Amino acid sequence: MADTDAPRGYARGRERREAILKAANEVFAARGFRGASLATIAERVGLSEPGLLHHFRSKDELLLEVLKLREQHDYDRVEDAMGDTAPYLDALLDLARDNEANPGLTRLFAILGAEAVDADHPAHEWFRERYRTLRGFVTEHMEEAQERGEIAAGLDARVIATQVLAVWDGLQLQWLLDPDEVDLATAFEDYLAGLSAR
Amino acid sequence: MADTDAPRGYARGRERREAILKAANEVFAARGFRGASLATIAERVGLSEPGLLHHFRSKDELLLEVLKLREQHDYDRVEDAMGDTAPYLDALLDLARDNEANPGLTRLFAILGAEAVDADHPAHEWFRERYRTLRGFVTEHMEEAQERGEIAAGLDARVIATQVLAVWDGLQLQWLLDPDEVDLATAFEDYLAGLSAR
DNA sequence: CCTACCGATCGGTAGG
DNA sequence: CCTACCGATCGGTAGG
Repeated sequence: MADTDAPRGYARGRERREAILKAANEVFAARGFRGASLATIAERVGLSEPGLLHHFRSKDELLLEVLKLREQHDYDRVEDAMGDTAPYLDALLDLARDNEANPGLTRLFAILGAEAVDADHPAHEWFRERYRTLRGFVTEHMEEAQERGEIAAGLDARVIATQVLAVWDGLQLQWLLDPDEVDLATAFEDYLAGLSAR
Repeated sequence: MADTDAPRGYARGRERREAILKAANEVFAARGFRGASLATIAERVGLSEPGLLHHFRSKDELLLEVLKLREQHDYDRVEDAMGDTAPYLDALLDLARDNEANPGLTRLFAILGAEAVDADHPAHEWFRERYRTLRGFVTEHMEEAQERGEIAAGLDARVIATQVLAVWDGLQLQWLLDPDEVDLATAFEDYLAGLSAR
């Protein structure tokens, strides 16, 4: 008879992977990739470094897995918040409120994205591709929002998309540095209001 | 008689300090504070690590001196570009064009600012204070711009100031990651045009 | 401003 | 031939 507390088959390994990804997420979000050590992450999940490296072959691979996981998470939430009929700008605002309630998620992309500006950074290509995809994604939604009259039709959708992502990142930086002085959701709402008022 | 190639008095030390600050600027801009090593900086100016630490007592001190120097540089340029009569929005656009021609300067603040989101980072307080000062500074100029009719009077100057800084940082991030896809000055100009068109 | 080092920690790998 | 690790240690480098 198997011990009921011990997961059978590969379940144990899957749980370990999830625990490592969670810990790595937190440490990368706090200290960046270069400031984070595998030892710190391993310690948090009660493993040795070699134990951790059994599940992820290198620090680079661990980073990319964390990014992939969080990105999917964000996409899912935007899809949820949008539905078929809800205005896109409202969905974005919902996401901003969500981020305000969950700083850890915000910090991960804010810190790693800036670090990845360096062409030698292991996530450099990943972030470049991410922004290309995001600009395309938001551009499409802006075109639809224009067709529905949510925002003025005279504006270039791609210009707006680039701008929306910039305001998004820039506000998060100011908010992360000084949460008492900057209200993320309200500031983002002010920007979106400007888009529809034009 | 002194060797004509060797600066007399304290001149040599001043030159060394300047060379170190320049090298530190470049290395911090490329790799962040935590990713940069004193050894790399020392090597660039032909010094040993202890030699470097004769001029700056610690890595932390070196970082703060670099930041102070670059910040003053930026302020001076804004003042120059503004004069008494030139519109403030035009001065900002000039600065954006300047940054586009000089990525190193832009990278320094983009990478270090995000890294400094961590409360344990040696420049955390410095960056928080920097953004408080900048928000106040830009707010004042926006109020003046409203009085002159450059931008619509109905907008809250502080909200606009926060937004301008956000777009500024966010666009620089996208541009640094992918300079072929994002035109910094043009994208910023588009945003400013939206402000005056309202 | 040097050589010569320190306590510690880095990412990653060995055999078992 | 698989998984999930272990204690010990590799060669180098960190800030000081």
